[in-house]
Amino acid sequence: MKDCGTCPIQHRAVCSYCDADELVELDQIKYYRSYDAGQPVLWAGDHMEFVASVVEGIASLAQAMEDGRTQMVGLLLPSDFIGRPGRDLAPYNVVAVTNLTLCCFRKKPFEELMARTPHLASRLLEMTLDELDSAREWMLLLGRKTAHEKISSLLAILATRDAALRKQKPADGAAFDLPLTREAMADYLGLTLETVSRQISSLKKRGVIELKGKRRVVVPDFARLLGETGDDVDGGMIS
Amino acid sequence: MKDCGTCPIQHRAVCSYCDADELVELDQIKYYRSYDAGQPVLWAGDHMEFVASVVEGIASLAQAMEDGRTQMVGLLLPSDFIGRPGRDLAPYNVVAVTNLTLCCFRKKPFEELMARTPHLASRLLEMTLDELDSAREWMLLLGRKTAHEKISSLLAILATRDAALRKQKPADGAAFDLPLTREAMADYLGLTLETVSRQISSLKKRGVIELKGKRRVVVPDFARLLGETGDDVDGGMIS
DNA sequence: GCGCTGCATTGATCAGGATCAAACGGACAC
DNA sequence: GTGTCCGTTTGATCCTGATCAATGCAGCGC
Repeated sequence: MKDCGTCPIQHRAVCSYCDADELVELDQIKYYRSYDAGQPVLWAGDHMEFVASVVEGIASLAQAMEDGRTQMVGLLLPSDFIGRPGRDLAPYNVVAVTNLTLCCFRKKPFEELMARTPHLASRLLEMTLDELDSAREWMLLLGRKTAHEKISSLLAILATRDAALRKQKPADGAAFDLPLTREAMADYLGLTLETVSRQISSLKKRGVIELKGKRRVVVPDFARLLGETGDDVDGGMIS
Repeated sequence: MKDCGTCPIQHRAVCSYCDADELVELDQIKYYRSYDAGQPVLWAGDHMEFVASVVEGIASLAQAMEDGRTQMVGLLLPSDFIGRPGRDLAPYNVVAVTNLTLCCFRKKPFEELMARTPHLASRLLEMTLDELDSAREWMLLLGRKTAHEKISSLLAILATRDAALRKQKPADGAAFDLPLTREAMADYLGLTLETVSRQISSLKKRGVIELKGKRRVVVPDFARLLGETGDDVDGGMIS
């Protein structure tokens, strides 16, 4: 994998396979955008004039029903990609969960570049397939896991992704910040915020996690946390 | 869209944008396979030596937990695509729900063809994005809808797809066959088969649907069925 | 200090679906 | 015919998580 110079994080997301020339082109059509926590990035139905990758912070994709029920359908951490070449309208609400910086590429030139760059296109396909896999993992969680297992799964996911950002494996005793409010976790998991709060309290009481303040989580024994998720614990990553 | 001659249905799925030359190449690497209802096509973790499109019948993708809980994560109707270029191992169990005929393409040559055929690659990306969208729609269903809304949504989806196979819009009074057992519907919806059965009985009692035998469904008023789904009824398709 | 606001926790109660159990009905073999 | 098998329906009961409600707690402006 190449180091992409002035734009390391987001270029890793979209062009880890592309050549120097394409990097230069990408550099020419990119621009940065920042959002405050809670600020909407896109509403469902908006015209999307850019695709983007997350540089810093967290964004969520969510679907809402008319009566206010909402379900988060995507959680975008640094290096994740927003947008869909070939589509014009945003299919979901995109909201900045924390302060957020995006590296945006104007859609038209990006698509043109993609059409000329097989590696970029196949990288996009690969990323989309990864997203599809994680969506399907998520479906198992929503459809079949108990509240208990849902919370444990979410904590395990966050701990893993947090460690991955530092290029580490999740380790016993590792600490990370909960980037989501109880309500956002509830929307992620298909629960109410009260249930989320209760389950977190229960995990704390049973010593599976420790809380430093309300947001910092310490996982003394990562394998034990995994044991609470209901997942196949030794299940190797399937590529 | 081209008519693909000897192989109309499945070619429409994978190569509606490709040229005659590519059609010929696809023809050379294809072969058919049939499965009986209930028969497994692939187990999670199997090596996949082919990609395929569904010619006739229905297949399901499902994830299973160790204790037997299972969640369907994909329902493949004629013209849907199975397999992922670039991946070696099947990520889910694939099972023939009804008698099933696949048109298979050996994976290696298919991938080589794809690498040389931008249109084929971008068509694949488009199809994958569609799948991602429907997975996310499904997540809303699993996370936030009531049993009642879930059943109605499933019936609406099946009615719509059934009509689409005949190139029609779902019409009032249209009838279609329920291709799934109560248990398969339960796995689709994240419910138990008893709840599925009760909800169907309730819809029947209230006159939203009629049952001819156990499998044939008549929808006298399609808009009324849609009204039971909890979905934004006038919500246009977002592309 | 005060009150206000936004998130989180905790409690009491309720209800939607799960679970356990029995019975039904059609297809099929004999 | 009888019996069995499988998918389905229906009933009775239980329990998980939703709902309604009160309280806690930290940050912040005044």
